[in-house]
Amino acid sequence: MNRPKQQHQRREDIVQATLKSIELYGLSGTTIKTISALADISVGLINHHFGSKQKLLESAVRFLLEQLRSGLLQHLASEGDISAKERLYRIVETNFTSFQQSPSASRTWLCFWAEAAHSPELSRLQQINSRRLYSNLLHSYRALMPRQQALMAAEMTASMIDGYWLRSTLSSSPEQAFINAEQHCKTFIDTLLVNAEH
Amino acid sequence: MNRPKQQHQRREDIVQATLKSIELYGLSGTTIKTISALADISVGLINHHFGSKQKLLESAVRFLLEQLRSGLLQHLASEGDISAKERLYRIVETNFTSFQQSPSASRTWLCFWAEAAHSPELSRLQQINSRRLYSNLLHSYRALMPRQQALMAAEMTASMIDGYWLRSTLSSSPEQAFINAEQHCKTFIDTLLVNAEH
Amino acid sequence: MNRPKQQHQRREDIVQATLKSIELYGLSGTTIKTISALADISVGLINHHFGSKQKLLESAVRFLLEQLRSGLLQHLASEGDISAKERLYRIVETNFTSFQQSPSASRTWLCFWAEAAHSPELSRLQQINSRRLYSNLLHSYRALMPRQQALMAAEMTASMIDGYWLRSTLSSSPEQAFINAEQHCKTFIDTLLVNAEH
Amino acid sequence: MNRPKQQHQRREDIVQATLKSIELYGLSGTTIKTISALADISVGLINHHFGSKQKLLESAVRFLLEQLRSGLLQHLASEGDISAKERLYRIVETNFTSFQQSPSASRTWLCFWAEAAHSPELSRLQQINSRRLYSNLLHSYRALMPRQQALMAAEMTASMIDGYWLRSTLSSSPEQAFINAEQHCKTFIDTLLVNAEH
DNA sequence: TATGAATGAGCCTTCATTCAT
DNA sequence: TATGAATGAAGGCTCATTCAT
Repeated sequence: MNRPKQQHQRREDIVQATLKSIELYGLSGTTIKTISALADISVGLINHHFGSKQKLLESAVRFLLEQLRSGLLQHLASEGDISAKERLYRIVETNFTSFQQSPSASRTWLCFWAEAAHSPELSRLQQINSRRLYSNLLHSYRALMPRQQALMAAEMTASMIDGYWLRSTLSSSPEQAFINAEQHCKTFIDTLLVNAEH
Repeated sequence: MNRPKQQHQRREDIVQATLKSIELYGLSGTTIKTISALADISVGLINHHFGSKQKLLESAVRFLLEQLRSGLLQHLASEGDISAKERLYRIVETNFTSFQQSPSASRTWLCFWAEAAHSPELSRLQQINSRRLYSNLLHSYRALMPRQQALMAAEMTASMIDGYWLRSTLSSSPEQAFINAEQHCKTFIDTLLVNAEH
Repeated sequence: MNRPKQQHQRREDIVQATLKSIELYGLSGTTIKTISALADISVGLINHHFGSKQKLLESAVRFLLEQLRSGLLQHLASEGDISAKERLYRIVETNFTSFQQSPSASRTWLCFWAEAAHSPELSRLQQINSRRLYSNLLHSYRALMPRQQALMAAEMTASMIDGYWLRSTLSSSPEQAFINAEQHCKTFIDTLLVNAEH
Repeated sequence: MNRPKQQHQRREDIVQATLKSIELYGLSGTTIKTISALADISVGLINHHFGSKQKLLESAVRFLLEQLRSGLLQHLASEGDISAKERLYRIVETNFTSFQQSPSASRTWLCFWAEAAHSPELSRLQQINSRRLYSNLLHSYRALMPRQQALMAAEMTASMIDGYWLRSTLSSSPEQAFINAEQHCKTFIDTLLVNAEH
């Protein structure tokens, strides 16, 4: 039963199993046992690789964060030059499509943010995530409107994205909700840009 | 020594202690013991009144929901006739002021929504909350714009409120964020109404 | 299966079971389970009463210490006036007879002293025990010889008692060894007193 | 990079690391990992060399025993002919100086003796140690007094040495205590010899 | 009604040992 | 010879729940 693997691959397997477990059983229902069962490894190996459950959870959040970040980069870089408006659309798309690909992953996010209030490290990671969305939006809006207006536009858009994300996640049919959300957020951006031209 | 209390009062004490415990220790850090300590009663009595921890948590959510609902009613009824726009403002205010008064209460909400995904009863309660905000908004918008436009306005506004709530809750200075959020949501409503007049 | 007892009695039962377990399985072989099995109670109850295994062990040492102390007091008080020499004999007797009554209890002491090096609380308790023997001896010697001589006599006697105790405990037939030890320590005291008279 | 070492040297490195670990963390705090870290080798290699942790511990005790034995031999042989009294002094010195050089090593002994009660092999080794001290003392006393007297003298001296060792080890300033102990034991020997001359 | 002692399943973690490399 | 990934039983401890008082 001894099946050595590449250390890096093992760690990622465990992180994936962790996310899957949270998706299936919730954070409070996720135990070392549920994770090890999903990853098909022994319970001891998890601590061997991550030290503690808490550390593993933090690694899992970092993994999600990194996925979102690299997803946006890839999406933006897919074509050469794109307009600022196009860029805003891409940001919206990335935030929703990455969840469409794995709808229940958003439940995992939600669990983590709920825990963030009582975990400094999770809180820190959440702040990074929150600020990244804001600054990405702000950067694009700056090319299209005065500074003062752009600041508010970025904030509003970030909130609308997060709000649609939250409501979609909690809705009874998340997948349909995400598609709708993406469309509405783009419409909102249109409105802001049209108003800016006046 | 032990003055018998109204059963109803006892139950509310326990619910309040539950909310306080989640605020202080998080949902995962909240146990029957932390609750009984905060409520200053024995652990046995809690089960006697609520049957199980799960039932108690559901009661706590219902309590929060009811608070929000009655808060809005009171706020709307405080003056006689108010315009539809004024009504929209009041809805926004109610959503944020209740959290400004107790910023950490919003963390309790967040914990509940995270659990909602894996608890039918919590999920049901969350749906009620989500729909109530939406239908309240829709009702007011219907007086100010065509149906199709109102549907989207209500959805967007609900999302923006929830998004600002989420981001404010998770921010490092929630209190300031809530004040800012309220202002921005009102500005957004203004925008929608101005556009509707065209 | 719910058998409430007097809280104090329960605590003493658990302490007794702890001592029995260390006697049977050694300190490293003593687990919450071995203790709970010997006390015929559930594992949870131990933490309920003592908080942690470490706290329980400290209570067990305190119990042994108290037994030794009260044993000496009782032994000294059994007759009215006794001579200083008789007093010294009684101290020796108490130290060995308490172990003859329960020969394996001395193994428990040994385990605790070995742990004392890495536990401040155990170390503190050991110091109390060590000093008590010394000062009891010193008090009696002072009545029989000059101060300077008495200091050394007390130290030597304490060491001889502890040394015989250690060697007897580790010997293959501890019970016989303890009887022999008691006799030799008394002889040693005689020697000191005879020399003092010159 | 890895210069192969003499197998024997490797084994001794591991034993030394074991003793160091017990000194630092206690017997219960000593794991294969703490040992391998101190010896700077892998955990697998330890089992490869010693078969099991228990075997390693026994090797460590044998190592200490051998050190003590050869220490005495060397000390006795340092000069040509010495008197029986001088020989007794040397035995005392050897027992205390080895611990003065490394006071915490005595804690390791103590840990081993505590475990001896529940391990036949450790018990056997302890008996060897105990008897060696006794027979060494007896051999010297026999040259100075009648057999019956010598038997008791050897036993008392052995107990006093062990007693002082135990009390010194457990004292708050072991180093000073060991020096004092050595002096007192020599004084005790003087007393016995003076009394023997009458 | 009210208490908290008592239960025991289940949690995270540790650790000696094994074994593929 | 040497490594450390992998195992899994066992450890201490937590906690919702029950129940004698």
